[in-house]
Amino acid sequence: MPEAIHLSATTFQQLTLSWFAQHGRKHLPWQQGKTAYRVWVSEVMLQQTQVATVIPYFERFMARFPTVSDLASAPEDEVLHLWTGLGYYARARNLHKAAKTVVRNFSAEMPDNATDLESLPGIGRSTAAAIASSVFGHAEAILDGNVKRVLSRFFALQEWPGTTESQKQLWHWAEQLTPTEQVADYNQAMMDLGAMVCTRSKPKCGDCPLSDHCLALASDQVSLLPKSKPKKDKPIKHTLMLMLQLADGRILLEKRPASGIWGGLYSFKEFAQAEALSDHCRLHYQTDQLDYWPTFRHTFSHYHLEITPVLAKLDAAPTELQESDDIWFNPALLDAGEQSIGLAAPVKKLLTQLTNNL
DNA sequence: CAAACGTGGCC
DNA sequence: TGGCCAAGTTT
Repeated sequence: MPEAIHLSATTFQQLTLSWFAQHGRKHLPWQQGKTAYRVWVSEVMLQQTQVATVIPYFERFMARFPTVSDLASAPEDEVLHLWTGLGYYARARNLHKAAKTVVRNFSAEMPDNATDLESLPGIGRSTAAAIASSVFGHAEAILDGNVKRVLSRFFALQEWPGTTESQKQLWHWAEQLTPTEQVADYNQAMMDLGAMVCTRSKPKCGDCPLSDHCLALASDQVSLLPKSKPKKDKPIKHTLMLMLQLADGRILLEKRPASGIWGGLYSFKEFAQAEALSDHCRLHYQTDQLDYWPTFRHTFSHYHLEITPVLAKLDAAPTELQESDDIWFNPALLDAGEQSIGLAAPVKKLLTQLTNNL
């Protein structure tokens, strides 16, 4: 603990734990009937994703895959189906892969320590610590976005928390402050403080148990910290999506490669140029009847994608032309669970519009 | 180590 | 409206 703050780690912990006892969140879905599996699934879903968004996904996921064995034996497409709309689909693929590893290498029992947990794909240092402390009571420090924000303000960190140097400093502070007793409550308390009091905008310093010792507050820098990420212009990419539709309404979709954007999800065939798309349709489907829909923008964390959908209606199904990873998907059965596949958000949106047009 | 990896909510 | 960013990990 730095001398400057005039507060022992013990006092920091007591203030935080007392606040948690009165104000902390104790009724989130994954806090009920707590098991390593449930906490693991929730932690992965919560990576870079807000609590309110996760809750319905968590409920559906646990209803379909109640145990790690259920998850391990499921087809990957079904796992991605329940992840559709949540984003960062590598999380779902890694969760599935890790479940298979748990069944095979850990006798279908979730590992009970941070080291073994971190050996699984999709579980990094903070997630491993969160599970080990929350479920098994181990004294492991966590460092998620909430804790980073609390510590950045408490110690008035003067650089963006994302730098390697900052990460190192923040982990050090987190370790120094983490108690050996009541770690589960302490870690939850730190996350709750970040989520409920030490929020990004309009923090409620009047409600904060640490306000008397907060360096950002003392130096009137609360609204300036944590320092924001250096901004970069997002490049704009373009793509044409071919919505090939049979007379019965079914649409041609192809499975995307496991790596890269929307990995493992189903999507339309894509073309960079309109000419390539029309050539393809003439050659393979003997049609020139292309209906260009308005271009719209889909924004990722790192670039903009301008999508131009093109509808081509076929009279006869050229079933012999399908590739092995192609399927004819009935958009009318989108949520019927008839075909459980993962769909990227804009693809699902377009399929919905196609249904409404029928 | 910096960049890749999604989506929706917020102001 | 558009930029920022949220319970991070992987490469």
